Amino acid sequence: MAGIKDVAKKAGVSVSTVSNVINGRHAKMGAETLRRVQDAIAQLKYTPNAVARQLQSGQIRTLGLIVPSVANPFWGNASQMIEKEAKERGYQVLICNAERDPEAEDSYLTSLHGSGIRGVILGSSPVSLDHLRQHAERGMRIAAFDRNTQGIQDLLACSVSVDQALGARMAARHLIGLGHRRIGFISGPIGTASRIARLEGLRAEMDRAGLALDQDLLWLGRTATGFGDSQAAELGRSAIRELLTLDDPPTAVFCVNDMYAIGALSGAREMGCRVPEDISIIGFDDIYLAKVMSPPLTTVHQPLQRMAQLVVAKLIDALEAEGEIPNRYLELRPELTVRSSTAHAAARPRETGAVAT
Amino acid sequence: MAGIKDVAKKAGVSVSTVSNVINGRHAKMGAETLRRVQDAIAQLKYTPNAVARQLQSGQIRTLGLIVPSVANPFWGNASQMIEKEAKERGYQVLICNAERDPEAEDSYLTSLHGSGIRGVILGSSPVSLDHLRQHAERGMRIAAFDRNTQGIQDLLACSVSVDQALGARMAARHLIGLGHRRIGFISGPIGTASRIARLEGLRAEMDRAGLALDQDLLWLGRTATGFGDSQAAELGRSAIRELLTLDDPPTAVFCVNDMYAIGALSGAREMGCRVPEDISIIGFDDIYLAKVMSPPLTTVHQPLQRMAQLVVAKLIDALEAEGEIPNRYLELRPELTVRSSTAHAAARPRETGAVAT
DNA sequence: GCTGCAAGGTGATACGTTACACCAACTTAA
DNA sequence: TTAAGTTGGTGTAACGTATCACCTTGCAGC
Repeated sequence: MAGIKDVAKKAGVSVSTVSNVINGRHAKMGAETLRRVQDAIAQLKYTPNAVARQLQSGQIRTLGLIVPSVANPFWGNASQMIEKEAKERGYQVLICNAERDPEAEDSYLTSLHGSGIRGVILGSSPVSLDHLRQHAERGMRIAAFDRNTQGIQDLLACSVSVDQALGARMAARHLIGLGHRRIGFISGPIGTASRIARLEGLRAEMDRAGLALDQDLLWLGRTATGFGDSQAAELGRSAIRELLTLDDPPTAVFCVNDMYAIGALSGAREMGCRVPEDISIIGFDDIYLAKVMSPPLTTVHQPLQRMAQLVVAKLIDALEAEGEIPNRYLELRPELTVRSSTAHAAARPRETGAVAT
Repeated sequence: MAGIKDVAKKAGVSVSTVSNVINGRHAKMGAETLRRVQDAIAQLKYTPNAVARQLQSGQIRTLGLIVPSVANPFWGNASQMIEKEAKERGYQVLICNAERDPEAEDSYLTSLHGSGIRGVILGSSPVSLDHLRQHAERGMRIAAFDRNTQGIQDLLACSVSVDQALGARMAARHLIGLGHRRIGFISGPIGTASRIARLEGLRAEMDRAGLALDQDLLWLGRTATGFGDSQAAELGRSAIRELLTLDDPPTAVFCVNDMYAIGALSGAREMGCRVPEDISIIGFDDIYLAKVMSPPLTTVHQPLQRMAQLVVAKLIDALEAEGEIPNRYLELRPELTVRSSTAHAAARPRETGAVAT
C-alpha cells in the first residue's frame, strides 16, 4: 500500500514535509506546497501507518480493559461507559474478554504490554493478584475496577469500586428488616474477590442479627466454568429450584449479581412460587434490566457511570502525571434500590413454625 | 524497557540468535546458548515488542469486530463467540463499539487499517455501505454479519446472516395464525438494514393475509440516539404503554429485537395487561435472557454459534486463500421458537367489536 | 555590502524486530 | 587429502514513520 514516500514522490517534496502535513504543522510550509501534498494524499488514498508511527514515537494513547465477560450486560455497559470516557480524553480502549480465566488475563496483559500499552483497567478478577506482579514490575499501570484491594494495593496504580461488603450488608439488613430469617445465597463459583466480599458481607450482617447462614442455603454454582456469564441467568434458575425443593426452604435469597437474580425470578415462578409474596429476591449491580423485570428487581445499585469516569481519570493521571496521585484508592458507597421483588416474610406457618417478628 | 539488544548483550550472543530463540527456532543453536539466552530473557523480564514485530513482518493475525452496541447481550454474546472461534484459528479480535454511528464506524475502520488489520466483521450497520467503499478499495476485507447484502455484495468479502425478512414473516405468520389482526411493531430508529428487513417482512406477510399494518401501531423510537442499546428495554416499555393507551390498541406486538420485547413485557404488565392473555409479544434474536423472562419469550431464533463460526471461517479464508472463495454469501434459516408470550387473540370484545376468527 | 533572521524545506538517524545472506569450524565419505 | 555437508552462529538491510539538526533563499536594517 501507499506509504509516506510515495506521497512525497508524487507531490515532489521530501518525506519530512509530508510528515509535517500529516501532523498538522501547516505553518511550516507554503500554501501551494500544502495543497500539493494534500492532493497527493487524497489521490493515493494514503493512511498513515499507525504501527510505524507508534514504533517511532513509543507513545500510544490506548488503554486496555479486561472484563470477566462481555456477555454480561453489567460489563457490556461498563465497557461502553469506560470507552466513552476514555475517548473524551483522547484515549482508545481495547476490550479483552477474559471469561474469568486467570491464564487468559495473564496472556492479555502480556500481549497488551507488547503492543506498547501501559495502562489497563482490570475488571473483577481472581482473588490473588500475585500473577499480576510481574506485569506491574514491567511497567504496566493496573487499575482495579469493581473489586476490593486490601493487601495488594502496592501492585495497583489505582482502584475504583463500590464497597462490596457494605452493599451486601445493606441487602442483608433490608431482608432482615423485612422479617426474613432463612436467607439463601446464590452465586456462580466463588472465584473472585468481589464475590467473596459479597458473601462475607451477607454473613457478617446476619451474624450481627444473631442469624446463622445455613450451609444448605448456599448455592455456589456446581458447574463447569468457561461458558461465561451468558449462563448466569440459567444457573440462577436451577439454583432457586433446588433451594425451593429443600425441606426447609429460604424465604429470601440474595443473588451475587442481577443476572443470577433474573434467573432466580424465573425459576421461582416456574415452581409456582410468587415473588415477593412467597419469596423475596434481591440482586446486586442494578443493571438496566433490573427495573424492567417482573417484578422489578430490588438490588444494590452501583454508580456505574461515576465509577467509569473515575477509573479512567485516575488511570490516565497515573500514566501522565509525574508524582504520586492523591486518592488512588476509591471506594464508593453503594445504594440499596428497593423495587418490588422483596417484601415482608410471609406470616403463614412453615415447618419450622411461624416467624416471630 | 529491555529490548532484544539488551538480551543479546547480557547473553553474549547476537540479536539474531535471540530472535531465533524467541521464535522457537531452537534447532538452530546449541543447548548451552539456548539456556543462556532464556536466562537473560527471564532476568530482564523481556517481552518482544509486538509493534516492531508487526512493522517488520507486515503480518498481523487480528480481526476487527465492529458491533452496534456491546451493551446489548445479543452482541455481547456474539462477540464472545466470534472471539472464541477466531482464537481457535490463531487470530485475535479487536472489539469496537460503534453505537450505530456511521461516523464512528468509519473512523474505526480507518484506525484498524492503520494498525495493519485487513479483515473486519461488521455487525448490523447503516443501510448504505457506500461509506465503506473506500475502505474496501484500500484493501480491507469486510464481512457483513447479521444483515442482508443485496446490491452491495461487490464490497463484501463475505457475509453471514439469517434471512431477516423470513424471520419476520415467520413471526407474523405465527401471530396471524393465532387470530391476531391488529399487530403492532416496536423498534428503535430504523437505521439499519436488518431492522428494515424485519419491518418489511412483517408488512409482507400481513399483506399476504389481507391485513394492513396500521400506521398508528408502528412505534419507531422517538428518541435521541447515542445512548446505545442499554436503553432498548426502556424504550420497549414506553412504546407498549403508548400503544396500549390507543383507542384501538394492538392485540399482538412484534418487537424488532428481544431487548425491546423484554421492555414491552414489563410495560404491558405495568398497564395491568396480561401477557399473553391480553396481548401477545414476540421478539427477535433469541438471546439467552428470552427463556428466563416471565413469561418466557416467543421469539425468532438466530443460530448465533453457527453464525460466528461461519463468518470467522469465511473471513479468514478471504484473507489467506488465494482464489475466490465459494459460497461467500450465506443466508441461514431462522427458526421460530414458541414459548409463552404469545397466545390466541382474546375473544372478548373490544371497542371495535369482537375479533372474527 | 554585510549581518541577522525568518520562512520554507531537506536528509539522516532511530525506533525494535525479522529475514536472509553469509561465515567459521567441524564432520563425513570417497 | 579434500570436497561437500552440517552445525551454530553473525551482520545488516529492511519495515514506515517522526524528529532534529541543518540548509537555502530572500529580505530588512544599518
